This record gives sequence, structure tokens and C-alpha cells, in this order.
Amino acid sequence: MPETPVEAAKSLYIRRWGEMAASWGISRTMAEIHALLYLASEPLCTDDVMEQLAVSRGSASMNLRELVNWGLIRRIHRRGDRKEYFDAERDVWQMFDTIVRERRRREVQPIVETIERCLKMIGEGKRGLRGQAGKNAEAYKRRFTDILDFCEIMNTLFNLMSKTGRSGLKPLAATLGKLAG
Amino acid sequence: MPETPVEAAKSLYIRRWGEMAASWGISRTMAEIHALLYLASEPLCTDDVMEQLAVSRGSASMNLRELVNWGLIRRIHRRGDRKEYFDAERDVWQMFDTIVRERRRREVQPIVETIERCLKMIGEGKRGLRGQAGKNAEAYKRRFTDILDFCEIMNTLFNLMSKTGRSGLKPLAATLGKLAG
DNA sequence: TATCATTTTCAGAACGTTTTGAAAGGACTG
DNA sequence: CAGTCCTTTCAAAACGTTCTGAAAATGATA
Repeated sequence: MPETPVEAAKSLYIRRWGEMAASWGISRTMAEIHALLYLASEPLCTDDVMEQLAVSRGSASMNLRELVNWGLIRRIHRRGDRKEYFDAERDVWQMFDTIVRERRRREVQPIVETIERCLKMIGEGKRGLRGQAGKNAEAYKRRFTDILDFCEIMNTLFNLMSKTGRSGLKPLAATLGKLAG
Repeated sequence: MPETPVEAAKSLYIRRWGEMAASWGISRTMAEIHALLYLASEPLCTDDVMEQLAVSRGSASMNLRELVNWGLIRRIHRRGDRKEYFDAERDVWQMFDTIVRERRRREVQPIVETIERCLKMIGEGKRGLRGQAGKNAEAYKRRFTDILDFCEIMNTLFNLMSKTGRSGLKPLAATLGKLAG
């Protein structure tokens, strides 16, 4: 059967979404499954995923679970059907919020804590240092706090975006555009 | 020689920075080199990098080049010295701007273009479709435009942050905090 | 031009991540 | 409770990425 333009668009999008995700440290297959479910007009089951993306049962199972963990898709049970189905969040802003929150927790928080710890270590080590060593400690302190300050502002901005939410952000962006001239 | 607390902080930070980067799709070594240069109080040469991070000459060379490509470090030549030295951008906001700009160009732009292409394909394919097929096409169109709209707003926001710049962003975040109350 | 210091390159090795597929596990059904 | 349907698990394989190190290239100097 010949592929319609709509089907072609679907598979093109799925492929690119997977590629983009791969360059952001997210497994390609997981992202492809996400794209597939995002576009699908109804929940799909494991076999649908296996068939449409040509992946093994094991891979489909693990990646679906991971997506559920991230909070990007949910399991759906249907009365009288033993299969599990999966449905993606379709609100792009909600998706964004979920992803930012997860990545912050998993990947940003650890470095923030490390830097705080580094600052403490320098505070202890600095005592009694003279000359170059003391200057080095000061320079390190400065660079660590610079990053920490940055993280804090970013945090504020993202919380703000999250609070402002789906409907409010478009007008907010417009307002800001004027604000900055 | 015993490691001072300041040295310990340095190597702890370098390791964590590398780990974080790895989870964001950036090679660990490249990020470690970046962290090393960010902390260093003066430009370092290839041999310094090799020694301090215990990597091969080849790896040091390639990763340094990649960092120069990204615009995160610069080559420095010293009169009467054949060696090349490298120095990192130390302004965290400038760093952020550079990274966002690069990643947008490399990784976001392609997906935006793909989605635009998908919308065109659907526009063509939809003609004459009846019933379910037509509805599917409409649903796809909706989902594609949702993402596109999202990208546009993000774009605006980042351009804004970039324009507002280093000094202006801290007050801006504060203002926004009140604005969203 | 020959020599020396340095950087770059790249094939192969090492490594980490993801996938596979078969087997085990769960859970409902007749 | 045996059979069926479906999901999960996990060791081994496949795969992609990054690193290594020796050789080639570069480019300054004598």
C-alpha cells in the first residue's frame, strides 16, 4: 500500500524527533515512541509500538516504562481487554514543564549541591592561606558563586513560566518583548 | 603531596560538571576540559590538560578544538612560545548565551524545519480526504502547530534574555516575580 | 634545507549504551 | 489448575561513541 502524504509526515516527524532527542541525551527509541504516541489519535499498545517502529518487545517495554516514569505518557486499561495501552500528554506546555522539572531534579540539582559543597571546602581550606594560594581560593569562590547565582535565576524564571502556565505565557512573552523594547 | 581542600573542590567540581554534561548529550571529557579551563586562573596548554585530566594527546586536541568551535574557549598565542594556550569564557551569562545559540542552531532548527515541512505535506495530502482520514489530518496539523507555537515563544524568550543580558537579568527576574505575584 | 617543537589526524581499541529474544513471571479464564 | 495472553526481565549481542597513540602534517627556527 502506498504511503499517503499524511503518513509520510508522521514518520518523518518521528524520525527527526528521535534524532533531536538523541543529541540531548535521551534515547532515540524512547523519543520515537513518545512522538508516535503524541501524534496518535488514540492510545496504542505495546504491539502497535513494536510494529510501527520495528523494535523488539523488550525495548518497547523498557522504553514505555521509562516514559511513564518521566510522566510523559500514562498507562490505560480497557475493560475486557488484557492489553495495556499508552497515551501521551498532548499539552505541549505541560510536557515542557514535566521535562524541565525531571531534568532539574536529576541533572541540575546534583551539580548545584556539588558547588555548594565546593564552596564550603574552599571556606575551610582558605583559612591561613597566604599569597597566591589565597588568591586562587578567592578566584574559585567567585567562579562557583557565579554559577550558583545563574542557577538561581534560571530556577526563578522556570518556576515563573510554570506558574504563568499554558494560557498565560504567550501574552507574557509579548509583554516582555515590549518591556525590553 | 597531599591535596588541599581547594584542590579537592576543584577536582570534585570538574568530575560533576563532566557527569552532568554527559547526561545532556555532551561528551564528558569535553565538559571536564571546559570546567578545568573555567576554573584555571590562567590559560592552559594541551599538556596541562593531558596531565591534569589524564587523557591522551589526541583526545585533548580534538576536544579543545570542539570547544573552540562552540565558542566556549579561545586559543591564545604567546610571543616566543610555540605552544598554544586556551582560555575559557568566564562570564556565565555569555556562556549560557553561546550554548543556547549553538544548540538551537544545531538541534532545534532542524526539527522546526521538519515540522514546517510536515505541515506542508499534510496540507497537500488533505485535499479530498473524507471522514476519518480527514479528521486525522486535522489532528496532526493541530499537534504540529502546537509544537511550532511553543518553539516560537521559547525563541522570543531566549532572545529577550540574551538582549537583556548579564547585568539586566537579575532585576528582570525579580520584576517578573512580582508581575506573576 | 634540515631540525625541532607542536598540533592534528585517524585506524583500531576500549568502552558504555541500547537492543534483542527467549525465558520467567503475572494474571485472568474456562 | 491448565491454558492463554500479556508484560517484564536480563544475559548476550549489536551498536555507536570516545579515546588512544603512533604517524603525518605544520610551521617556526637555524
